[in-house]
Parts: sequence; C-alpha cells; structure tokens
Amino acid sequence: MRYPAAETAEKHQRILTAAARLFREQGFDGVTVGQIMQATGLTHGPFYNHFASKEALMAESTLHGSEHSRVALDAASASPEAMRQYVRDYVSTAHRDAPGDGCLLAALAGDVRKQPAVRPAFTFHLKTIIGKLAAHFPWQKKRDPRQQAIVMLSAMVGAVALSRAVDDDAFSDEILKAVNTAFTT
Amino acid sequence: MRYPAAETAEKHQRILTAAARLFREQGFDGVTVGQIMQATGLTHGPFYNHFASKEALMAESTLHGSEHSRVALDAASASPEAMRQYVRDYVSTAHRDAPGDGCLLAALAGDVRKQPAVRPAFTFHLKTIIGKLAAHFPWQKKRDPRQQAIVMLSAMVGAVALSRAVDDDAFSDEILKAVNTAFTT
DNA sequence: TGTACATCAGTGAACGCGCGTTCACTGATGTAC
DNA sequence: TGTACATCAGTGAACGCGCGTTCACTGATGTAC
Repeated sequence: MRYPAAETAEKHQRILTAAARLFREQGFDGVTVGQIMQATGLTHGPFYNHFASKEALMAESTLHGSEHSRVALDAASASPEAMRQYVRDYVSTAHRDAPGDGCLLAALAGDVRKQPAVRPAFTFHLKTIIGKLAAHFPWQKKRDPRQQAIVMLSAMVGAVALSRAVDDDAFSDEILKAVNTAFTT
Repeated sequence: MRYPAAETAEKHQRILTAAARLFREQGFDGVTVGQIMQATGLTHGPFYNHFASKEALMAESTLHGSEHSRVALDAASASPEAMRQYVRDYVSTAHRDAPGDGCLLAALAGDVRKQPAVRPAFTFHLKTIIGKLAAHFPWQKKRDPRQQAIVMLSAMVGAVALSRAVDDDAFSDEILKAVNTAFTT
C-alpha cells in the first residue's frame, strides 16, 4: 500500500542508522540485508525500494555513520582539554566494548580494503578527522602537527582494533592504557 | 588411492601456507575452502582429510603464518639499526601492497574480533611481538619500554591498515611516511 | 622374495543452507475532475 | 466537497547461486604371511 512521503523518508533514515550500527558491530559481510530490515521493523523485500543494492547501502551508511563522529570532534575542538578527553574516550574500554556506537575507522578499516564502493567515503572521513586533530589538538613540540595527528590517530585506531581482537582482558586494557598515557598526559 | 606418508605431511603444510597467504590477502570470510585447495593443486574434497573444519584451519594457519614474523623479528634483534629497519619495512609501501606476504596483525585484526577460534593464536603472537620490540628496539628516553612498544606497534598496525583502506595513493603514502618518520629518525 | 589383502588420501558429484535479489500482489494514500 | 482512479511502499514466497561439508568410490601403497 502507499505510505505518506514523510514516513518513507523516515524509514530510509532508520535503515541507514541500523545498518551503520550493525556494520560496525559485525562487519559488512557479517550482516545480512534481512537483519538490517528486521532491525527497522520491516521485512526484507522493500529494501530495494530504498537502495539499489547492499553495496550501495554500505557506501551510503558509511557516509551517514561518519557524520556523528565529525560532529563530536568539532564539539571537542573548543578547548585543548576537550581534545585530550576526546582521545581518552577513544582509547577507552567503553569504546572498545561498543563498536556499534563507536568510530568506523577502528571498526571497519580492515573491511574497507575489500569493499571498493566504500573507500571514497572512508577516505573522506579519515582526511577530515586528521585535519581536525592537526588543527585543534594541543601538540607539545614544534614538529609538524599533521604528521603528529597521523601518528596519534594511527595509534588510536590500531590500539582499539588490537584490543578488540585480543583474548585476554588485562592485556586488552594494557594496550588501551599505553596509548592513552602516551598522548594525553 | 593411498599416498606415501611424507607426501601427505607435505600437502598439509602446503594447505597451511596457501591458507595463511589467502586469509591475509582477502580475510577469513573472503576465502573459500575450494580456493585454498585449488592453490595447493588439489580438489576441495580431501580438505577434510587434513582439517576438521575451515575454522580449525583458520586457527592453525594463524599459528603457522605467525612463525615467519617472529623469526624475522628475532633476526632483527641483533642490532639497533636492524630493529629500526624492521619498523621501516613494516610501514613501507611494499608491505602495504603485499598483505599476503605481510604481518597478520595488520591484515587480520578486524577479522579476528569476529572469529573466536583464532583469538588465542592471535593474542599469543601479539604478546610475543610486543615483548621482543620492548626488549630490543633502541628506545630513546627513560620511559617504560613495554608501553612505548605497545604505542609504536599500535601506530604501525593502524597505519598499515588505514593506508590499505584509503582510496588516494598520495594520502596512503603520507600515512606510512608519518609513522616511519616518528619512530625511525 | 613373492603374493594377497587392508589401508586411506584423492576424486568429484551431491547435500543443505543462507545469502542477495526479484516479483506478482495488496491496499491506503494522493490526485484529477 | 465527493468520487474514481492511479500510484507505489510493503508483503512474503520464490529465484539462483555459492558456500561448507559429506560420501560412495578409486586405486597405489604398505603390510602380513
């Protein structure tokens, strides 16, 4: 049956939000179209009324999911202490344990290599985050801020990815704490 | 038909080697049992004469594939300059462009989170690498070597993973170069 | 040493199964008059 | 304003397809005597 236009647009957003979460939790290949549609309360059929393919959804949800991260970083740009807190929150056990609500760089870097359709959105997001970190993080020395931002973000992404892969809670905590101490004290 | 025992053992190794390479290139879910067996020159049927399941192969090939890395790092432990060269080679474009021959930490960290069977082997390998780096890398200051090793390895793993995900060659090179400069000059 | 038989890795067709995707149908909404 | 019709998102069964895994069969090798 036909539905009001506003309702359709809202469902489109609901699909995007559910997909962004599920993809970060379980990876692109670990989530089925059916699971995504179930998370929005619909059957899997009408998915193709909203998106051309699963691949198209992957690309669009990566753009959609990255907006929140950029907004959060903009908010933190107001003060040096807020920037340090941003980094602390990033390499935290809370972030490690909630990939669905977390950064897509750490959650999906490995998957993106195998998904050409997602690479442009991922690249754009990574460039933006590095630019904001370089501009607003309170760097201590006189070295190139952009280079320092790349090194710090690489360490943050690597630490979260490794801490999630590891089988030993104390070791996982140690990885996060090491990177936290190195950049925020 | 029956085959000599030596030949059987050799085929077991060939499967492990082919699997270790393919898994790093395309991820655990991106490789089929058929592809692995084809890479060893056999049909897919006899796979189950060698391994209980694909999951069992994933775990065993992770152990198998990590041995080379540890040997390489032990060789580099002989001199400070060799350790720096180890890091340079890690964050190189050559390593980025050949994941099948490269470090499993950077290639499979994201996949391991979703593969419980592989996590013990991955964790053991990561602990070993960090221990060797902490012990033999020429750290400059008096800070905790183990903490510095974790930070450096996180940055190395993160940089290689991000450089592989990105859609822009110059940007990809820049990521590797930033981490290289930070730790080896 | 020679012979008969048991072994077991390799073969390749076949199996369930779950995936992404398609499609004929439904029926409340929006629109034309 | 009221009525008749066209629209189109949702439904849910169905489709190919490729995956991991199984299995009856083959036949050169190893072993018993």
